Amino acid sequence: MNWDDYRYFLAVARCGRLTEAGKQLSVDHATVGRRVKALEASLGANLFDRSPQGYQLTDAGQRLVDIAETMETSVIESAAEVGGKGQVLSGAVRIGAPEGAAAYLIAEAATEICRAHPLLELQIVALPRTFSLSKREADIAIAVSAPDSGRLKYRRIADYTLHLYATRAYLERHPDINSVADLKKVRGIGYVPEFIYDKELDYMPLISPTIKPHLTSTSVHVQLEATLADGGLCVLHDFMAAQHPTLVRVLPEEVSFTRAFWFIVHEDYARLERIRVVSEGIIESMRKRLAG
Amino acid sequence: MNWDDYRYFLAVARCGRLTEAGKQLSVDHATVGRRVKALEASLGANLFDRSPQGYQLTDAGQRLVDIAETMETSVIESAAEVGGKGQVLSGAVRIGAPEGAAAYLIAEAATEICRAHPLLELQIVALPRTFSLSKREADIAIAVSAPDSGRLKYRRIADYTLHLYATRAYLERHPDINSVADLKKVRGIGYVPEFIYDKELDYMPLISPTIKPHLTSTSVHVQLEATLADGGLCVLHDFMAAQHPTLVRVLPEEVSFTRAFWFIVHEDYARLERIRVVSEGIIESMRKRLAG
DNA sequence: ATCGTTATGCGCAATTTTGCACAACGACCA
DNA sequence: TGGTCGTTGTGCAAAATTGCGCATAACGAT
Repeated sequence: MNWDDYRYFLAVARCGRLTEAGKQLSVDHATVGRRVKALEASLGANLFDRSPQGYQLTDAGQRLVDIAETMETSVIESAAEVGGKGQVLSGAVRIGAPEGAAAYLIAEAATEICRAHPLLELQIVALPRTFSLSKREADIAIAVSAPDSGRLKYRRIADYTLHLYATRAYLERHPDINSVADLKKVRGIGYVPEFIYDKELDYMPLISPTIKPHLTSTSVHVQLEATLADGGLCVLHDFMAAQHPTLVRVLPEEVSFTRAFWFIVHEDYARLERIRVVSEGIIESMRKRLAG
Repeated sequence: MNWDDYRYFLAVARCGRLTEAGKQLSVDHATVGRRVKALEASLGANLFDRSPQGYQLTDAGQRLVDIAETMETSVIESAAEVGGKGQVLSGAVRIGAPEGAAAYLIAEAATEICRAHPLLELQIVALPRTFSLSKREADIAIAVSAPDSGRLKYRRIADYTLHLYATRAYLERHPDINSVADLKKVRGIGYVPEFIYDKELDYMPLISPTIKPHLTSTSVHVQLEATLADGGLCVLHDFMAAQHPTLVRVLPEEVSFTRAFWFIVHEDYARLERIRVVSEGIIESMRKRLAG
C-alpha cells in the first residue's frame, strides 16, 4: 500500500491520459501507468477503462476520485496548517486570467510580487477560456463572472468599463458615424463567436442585434492591433485603450459597457501563505489601476 | 512531495519511536527517519522533537496528526468503497480480546473463518489490557464494557455469567464453606489488583470488601490452572468452567455475576468487507456459545 | 486505402531508495 | 560510578524503482 499512488491516480483521472498526467507530475508516463496499476491491484478494482484514446474512469474509479480529492484537500491543508511560518515563500502559483487583464493589469503586479519574493514562481496562463480550479488547472483565476459551482471562494475585484474605439485616422475616413444604426455600414472587429467563453464578453448583440464584426479573433490583442492598424471599430477595455493615444471613443454615450473582474480561488488553497500573498498583491494592484 | 510520507509520519506520531514505527510498517527505522525528514522539509516545519528517548510531537506535528488521520480515513474508505466486490477476501484482521474470550469463544470461530477464507489472516491479540482502536492497535476489539470515546461503533454481543468455582477435591478438604463469610478463611485465586484494566473485572470486593485472594495472576488461564490444581476458589467464567468436569460452583446463589461482551470496531473499518465478515462470524459464534 | 499521429505496454539500463552495520548518546540500575 | 539497554543518526552495498527505446494498435486526414 502506498498513499502516493492516490496522487498519481488523481492526476490520471483529471487528465484522462497517462502522458499528460506524467507531464503534470514530472515523471515518465510509464511510471504513472505502473503506479495506477499498483493501486488497482491493492484495491482489487478496475479504476479505468483503457483505450488508445486515453484512460476513462470506471464507476469505481469515479467514486475513488471523491476520496482522493479529500486526501488532496488534507495535503493542501497541511501545508497551510503547519507550513513554514516566517520562512521565505517559495513554490509556484498559477494564475489563470483573460488575456486583456493578464497583460494590462496583472503582468506588472506579478513582476512586483516576484521581486518581493525571489523564490516564488508565478505562472500567468492567459487563455481565452475559463479555468477549472477544481481540476487544478490554475491556483487562482480572474474571471468576468462569478463561479456558480464547486468549493470555490470568490469576490468582486472591481468594475471596469468598455467602449467602442477606433483610430482617429479611421474615423476621418468614415465621418458618417453618428448613431448606432450607422454602425452596420462600417467594419467591426470582435471575438470569434464560437470562442466566446463567457456571455459577459458577447458585446455585439447588445449594441444592435443585426451588427456583425468583419474581422474577428480569439485574442483581444489581435483585436487591439487590428484596430490600431485602422482596421475598424472595436469594443475595447478602457484600461487597454488608455495606453494608446491614437484611439478615440465612438458614440461613448450610446455604447458603453460596465463589467467586473472576479477573483476566484479554491477553498483548499485560500489559506496557503503564498496564495494569499499573490492574491492580495494582484487584487490590490488591479483595484488601483482600474480606479485610476 | 510524497503523500506516502504522511503514512510514515502517522506511524511515528502514534508509536513515539522510529524503531517501533519501522517495525509496524515493516521497514527499517532509518527509512522511517528519512521519510519523516523529507516531509518536514517539504512542509518547512519541525514535526518532532528528537531525543534518544524517542520522537515527541511538536505543536505543528500535533496539528498534522488530525490531517493525516483524515487521509487515513480516506484510504480505508477507498478500500470499502471500490474494494474488490466478489473477489477472494485477503489481508489481515487483528482482533483484540480478553484472554478468556479469546481462547474459549473466539479461537474456534476464527478457525472456521480462516477455513472459509484461506487468504484471510487473523491475528488474535489476547492481552490483559484495553486496546486503542484509535491508534490502530487492533482492527476489532472485544471488551467487557462499552467504549466512551472516539469514532467507534460498538454493540452488545451477549451476556455471560461468572461464578465461584473450586475442584471437588478441594471442597472435600474444606467442607466448612457454607456462607460468604466463610470465604475469608480459605485460599482465593484472582487478578493481580493493579493489572485490573476494567472495573467490570474487579469481582472480589463485590463478594465481600474484606476478601483478598492469596494467589493472583494477570492471566485467567493461570487462575484456571491453579484452580484445577486444587489451589483454591476462583471466580471463573461459566463458559470456561463448563469445559472442566472437576470444577463445581461454590455458593452459586450468593456469588453470581452477570457481565456482557461488547463488540467494538473503528468507524472507518466498519464498512470493509473483510472486517464485516470476521465481525459477523465472531459475533454469531460467541452468541451461540454463550446461549448454549 | 494508406499514411501520419498519438496512445499504451514491455524489456533493459541508470538512478534512486532502502536495509544493514556501526557509532554516539542518554537513561537506568547495581 | 561503570555497565547495559534502547534510542537516533550515518556510511555503504543491495534492491527496488524509474526512465528510455521500441513494438503495437487505433483513429483521422489525405
